[in-house]
Amino acid sequence: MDFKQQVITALAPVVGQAVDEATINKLIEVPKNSSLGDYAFPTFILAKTLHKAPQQIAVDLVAEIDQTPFEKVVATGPYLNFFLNKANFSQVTLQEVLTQKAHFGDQDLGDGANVPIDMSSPNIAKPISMGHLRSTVIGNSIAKILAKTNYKPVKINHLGDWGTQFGKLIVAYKKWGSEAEVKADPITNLLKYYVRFHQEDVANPELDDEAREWFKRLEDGDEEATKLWAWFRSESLKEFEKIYDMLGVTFDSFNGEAFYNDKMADTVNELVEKQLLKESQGAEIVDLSKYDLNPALIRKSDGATLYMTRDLCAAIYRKRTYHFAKSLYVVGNEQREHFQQLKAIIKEMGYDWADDIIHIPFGLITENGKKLSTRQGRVILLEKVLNDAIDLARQQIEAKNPTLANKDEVAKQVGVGAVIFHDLKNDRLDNFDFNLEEVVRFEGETGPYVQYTNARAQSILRKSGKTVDENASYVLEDDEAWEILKQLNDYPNVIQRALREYEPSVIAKYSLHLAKSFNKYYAHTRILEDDGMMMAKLGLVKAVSLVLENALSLLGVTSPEEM
RNA sequence: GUCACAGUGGCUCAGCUGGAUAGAGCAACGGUCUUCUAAACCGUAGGUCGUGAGUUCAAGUCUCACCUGUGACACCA
Repeated sequence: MDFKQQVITALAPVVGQAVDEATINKLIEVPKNSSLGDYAFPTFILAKTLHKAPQQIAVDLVAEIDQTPFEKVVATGPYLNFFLNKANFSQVTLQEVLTQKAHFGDQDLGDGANVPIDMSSPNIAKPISMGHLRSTVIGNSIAKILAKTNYKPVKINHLGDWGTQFGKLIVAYKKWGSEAEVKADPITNLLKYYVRFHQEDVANPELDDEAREWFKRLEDGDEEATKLWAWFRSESLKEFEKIYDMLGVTFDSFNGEAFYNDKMADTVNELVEKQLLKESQGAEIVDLSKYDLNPALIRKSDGATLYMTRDLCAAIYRKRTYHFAKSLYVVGNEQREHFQQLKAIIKEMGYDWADDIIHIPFGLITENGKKLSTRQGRVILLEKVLNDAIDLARQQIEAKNPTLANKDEVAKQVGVGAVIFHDLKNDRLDNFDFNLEEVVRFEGETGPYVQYTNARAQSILRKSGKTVDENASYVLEDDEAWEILKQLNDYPNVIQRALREYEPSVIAKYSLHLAKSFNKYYAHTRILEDDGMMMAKLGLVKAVSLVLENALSLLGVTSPEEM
């Protein structure tokens, strides 16, 4: 429920001549310190029209305002501080959460519209790295946030399954590889061939010519080349699936680069028809100088198409297939200009949906300050990180809760949860230097901290032996419960903001704050004690658990009931 | 060189549309488990918010300049 409206309604009659309701709404703020109330109204802007000092205005307004809906309204300096009626707020909020359960916070902002999300997109024959983790978990979380606000996300894994690297890979495989090796451990060995190719072609540049030749054969539909390509692709996908399983991520489409091969000509033709294609230095480009952008390369001087051509083709295909409201691309920040160009070309083509193309960039992961590079074999393998995290979680369980049932399953939930949460808790655009100890930390501001908080809440509910019934009396008025109640009530706003900014970290931070408030309450208040308020307290515990689980689920993190 | 993004306590980061004494977590030090899971809680210490101007009643937040770091700058994706 929106308690801010109470404040607006109270203020409107007394300041109505000077400012309208919309302005009041904008000016009202939430004080940083809760001793200053729940909402505050600064009086500065009234000073000019009323010709009085802000402090005096605050004092005068307090005298005039109808205080009945509130616990109290006081003037503190130039501010009017509103304290809400805790009993009412508590009752209304808890009842709402307990009634709506996992649907608390659901909102219809999308009207069921499709929103394709380009995410994850690993390259065939290369391992999934920490860099792909970012795109995968950010995209997955945004998809869940979209679904909660009644959009229909379409998760597209735009696989890197085409390109000159396949020429290199075929050459390397034929020279140094074996079928048995690839079958045994596809990614490791394919990567090994690829890295070796890049080592050897420094001294033997003719390798590059061979690679080009093989890629040409692949493009021309040569049987041997196609067979190898399809085999590399399917073996790689099997490996990818193992990791996606661990992360709990699924996709609606695996249409990658190769999927657009036979659709590219239409896109290029359309550019020609619309007279957007120009020749420059032997290549064909779209001039974007009026957007202050570099020209976009559509066709190389040898006639081959490029990344941009393919993305343009895919953008148009997605519009025709999904009739999307927005089309999202969860891709690293270093490709910012690429997407600016993409939008500009679509605009030039006369499509009114150009601005619905939205690049959701994220920061770089480095190791010891250096950019990771597959070519040089400098990668952080996601599978290894996940397994390390799970092992560590398993050790923690042995140390702290050795009698726990299904330890392996919980270790997986906690370990993987830690890795996902670590990636989502900070602003997307922040770069971070990879540090295993930091990623798999279980204390402080981490995923396991939130999971643990929920497990404690669950434990209390189990031990109470009572069913929390949504129609009981849920009046709690102490300060520590109050902090929790305000946060519970704020959850729908938090989801809105996360959606508006395409920012899962908003949810992650919220879950940390809520967990912290609850742990504080837990430490100081005996819940399973019949002091006449036990049902109300259990209602609070249940509500916290529901919202923590929901918030974690929006991040793609699971919530073990015990840990 | 041009453009973009960033610069907050030892480290990692919050700070939404400018608003009341700048908040957490790690690390350090000191407390709290015979009672609901101590993966927790409480306390102490630690900051000229890169630098300098400007706009405003009010600037970590907006504008400009400079410094530092990172990234992008057509035939890779």
